[in-house]
Amino acid sequence: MAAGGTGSADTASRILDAAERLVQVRGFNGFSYADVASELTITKAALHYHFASKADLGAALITRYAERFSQALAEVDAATDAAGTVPAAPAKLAAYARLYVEVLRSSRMCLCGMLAAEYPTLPEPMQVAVLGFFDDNEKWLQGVLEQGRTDGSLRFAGSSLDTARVIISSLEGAMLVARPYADVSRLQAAADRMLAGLISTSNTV
Amino acid sequence: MAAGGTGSADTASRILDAAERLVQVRGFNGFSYADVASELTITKAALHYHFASKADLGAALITRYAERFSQALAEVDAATDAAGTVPAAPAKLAAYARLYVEVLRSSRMCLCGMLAAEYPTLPEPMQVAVLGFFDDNEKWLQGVLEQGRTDGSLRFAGSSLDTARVIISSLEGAMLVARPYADVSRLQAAADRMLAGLISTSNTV
DNA sequence: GTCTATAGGCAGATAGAC
DNA sequence: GTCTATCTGCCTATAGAC
Repeated sequence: MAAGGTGSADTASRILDAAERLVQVRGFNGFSYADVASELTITKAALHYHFASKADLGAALITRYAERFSQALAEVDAATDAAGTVPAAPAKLAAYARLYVEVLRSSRMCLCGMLAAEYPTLPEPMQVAVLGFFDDNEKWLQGVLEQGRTDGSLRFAGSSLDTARVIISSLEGAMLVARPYADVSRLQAAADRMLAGLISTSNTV
Repeated sequence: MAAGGTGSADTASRILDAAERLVQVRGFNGFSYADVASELTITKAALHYHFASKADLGAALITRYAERFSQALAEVDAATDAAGTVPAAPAKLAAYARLYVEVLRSSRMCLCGMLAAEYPTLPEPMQVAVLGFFDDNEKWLQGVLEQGRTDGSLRFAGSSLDTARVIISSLEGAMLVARPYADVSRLQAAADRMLAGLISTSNTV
């Protein structure tokens, strides 16, 4: 658990990296400890030393993913504000959509989008963590939407909560369907339309 | 394979019913022959008589689902036209969205939405069939969109193809995210917004 | 921390009786 | 068509040596 300092990433992190990729590509029910072990050229027993059960590994996966996503959103806030981008809200939404596009570019599904599909089969701690991820996204988007509505850069009907949910689900859905076609442009097109529908200047067709 | 005529649905159909539900709830990698067998109180061996391999069962599942969906769309066309609904296109889109809502009401994911998540792990014949399902939906929606654009009842930017894809992916995504929350209204809200954004009268915010 | 070895169970699938 | 019995292989997980 402690930082090794030997130069190479510690084993726990490398396990999480490999498992994360496997879950995003094949799903939680579509990979095994043996898959991770063979990828890292260690044994299954070593894996169990770091993560006693698959449920533990899965929960750790979501925790790390959610933390990183949260950091990415904080960086979007910081970068947009530092650049003095005016208006800020549309730029933030565009950056948000870019996060999804980047994930799909590596032929992966969003980790929590994948786990949402498998939700009824997941151990309860994982279920809780998945909902937490979506709740965090929703909250951040709500803030951006309120900001944009206030400064007039965004225009949308209904509540910022409902709008935030539509943004999340339309991006998750576009990833879900685009991936089998190995066609990132399908997601890109959906993201562009979503943004166009929210930005004030292009709101009137 | 032939119709029994004994009064009860034939075994193959009952197997497909149970397996379909299991895939929609738990995913193709989240259920086993044993699950289906115990649900129908028959043995795994009997299952293998009707569907030699799990891949065969999976392919049959998609074929039947796609056929039924296709029939449902034909019925939407027929019912809307028979009712003399004017304009027809918005009514057809609303009926299309209703199909998704009804699936989620039974706590299920769209069969092909679920399989899209598991896509890389599926046997190739199943992969082909999943894409076929989405292609069919796309084609039908494109027709409705063209109809609506022609008679002025629908208004949308860009191609009917891109718009059809956005409709599919936003509904699939809304299902995906709404199900873990056990909240059909999340899908309903997404569907309502999607429709509102396409219908001419409400297009100007 | 990583290994070998193994437990105990369930997966998909087959053989052959009825 | 459905059964019992069984095969083979993989799964998650643990015990104990190094």
